[in-house]
Amino acid sequence: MPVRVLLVDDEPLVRAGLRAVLEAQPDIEVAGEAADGAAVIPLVRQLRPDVVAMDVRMPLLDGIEATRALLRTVAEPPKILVVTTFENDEYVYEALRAGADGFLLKRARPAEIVHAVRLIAEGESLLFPASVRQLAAEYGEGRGNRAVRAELERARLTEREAEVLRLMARGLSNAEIAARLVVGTETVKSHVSAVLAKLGARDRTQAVITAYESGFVAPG
Amino acid sequence: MPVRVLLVDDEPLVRAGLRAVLEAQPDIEVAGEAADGAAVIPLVRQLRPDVVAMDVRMPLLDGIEATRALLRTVAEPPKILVVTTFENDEYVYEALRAGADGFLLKRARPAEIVHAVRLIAEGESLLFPASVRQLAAEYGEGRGNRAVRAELERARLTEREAEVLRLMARGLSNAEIAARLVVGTETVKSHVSAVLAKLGARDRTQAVITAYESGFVAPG
DNA sequence: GCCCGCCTCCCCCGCCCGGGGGAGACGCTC
DNA sequence: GAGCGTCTCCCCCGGGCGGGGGAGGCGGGC
Repeated sequence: MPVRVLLVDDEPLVRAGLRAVLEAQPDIEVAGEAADGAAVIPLVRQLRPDVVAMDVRMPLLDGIEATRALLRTVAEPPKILVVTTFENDEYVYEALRAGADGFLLKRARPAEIVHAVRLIAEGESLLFPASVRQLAAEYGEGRGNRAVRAELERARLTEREAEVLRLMARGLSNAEIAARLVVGTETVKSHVSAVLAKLGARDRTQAVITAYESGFVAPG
Repeated sequence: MPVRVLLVDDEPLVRAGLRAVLEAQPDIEVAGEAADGAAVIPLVRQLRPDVVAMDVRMPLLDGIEATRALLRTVAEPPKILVVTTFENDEYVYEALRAGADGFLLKRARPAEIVHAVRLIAEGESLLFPASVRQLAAEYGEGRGNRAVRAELERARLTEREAEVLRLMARGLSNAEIAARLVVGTETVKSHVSAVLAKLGARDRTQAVITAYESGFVAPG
């Protein structure tokens, strides 16, 4: 029986690359893809993959939160392989603490990627290679610096913010959203600003685009 | 005869992704790969590709210098498609000034990537695609709410307006669209107003929503 | 020739939007 | 109790946005 892998990355190109590399192996199979951490849990329930190749930075729900959510809510969770671009990514250590089983750089050679997936699937831990060990030393146990924490909060929308984003994605103005939620327009502005900041969007249009591109809202 | 493409990117994963996407097309062929701009010139001489898909940021020789060197030293240079991660990358415009024929975001959908390579190969500039309607048809195929799409069809956007709507749906401001199309901001405002009127949208956000709902642009 | 659609650019103007602050109330955890 | 996060509301302020006009050039169709 082949190792079944779920790919989670917001860039279609990276997903295609991982798919190409992994499906070239007879003993590895790509079970599915997701463009954001928010889509992971239902997909895992549906597909029951052995391994989730999880990007760290994603627009709505990042790899850390998705990992936490997955391990918290799914009975027999898959192994989680964190895939990242940056060697010194502050996220990596957090993701591993959140329960990920290993991490992999995107610039790794195909053979390394394949090797990593096989090891993870077998239950081996790819934890704490040299660079990560260094990170662990730098950032110490619970005393994360402010920058890291701020970054961590960046991608996680609160319930209210998600609600506001949904209404933004239906074309409502701040005043209309305020009326709908029975709050003041200033309140809506606060939520909108928070959404823009967390999504890295410059204006509501870019936020709505992100909502569509991530699958947070679906057309039709 | 297929379009022959040379892939230049320092990340093997991205190369694998591009290869997977492009080789799925019968009329496109990957002639070779390079991991750095420094390797491009001899490879172009040896392989004679039609198109070079060139990353901007590379460790030894970046895409800008590689483009300049290519156009300076090779007799009949291939078309150069700049591939980048960041939308607002200043390097992109520098690369275009250096003589690149177009640029493409890594987060682009496979259909867009394929389309871009074909257009570039045909000698079209990707900054000014000639038939936006064709794009709309391609992306709208089988997708989207039929009623909304019919409305969009009835609206009969001009080519320029469709182009502007496409850029709006990528999150660009009026000033950015003006820069991209090399026209004045007042001109863009005219087009945007026309688009809003024809789509019955109150603001650009609603217009972008209509674009998604109609399949004029598609997520993922 | 004339009209019309398209693309281009210009004016003025109102206003919503988004950034920068701050602050109080509530609930939760430690 | 102290601290934190969330939700709520407030201030000021600049700038982008969109409406409503107009206008010139250019091509095609009548």
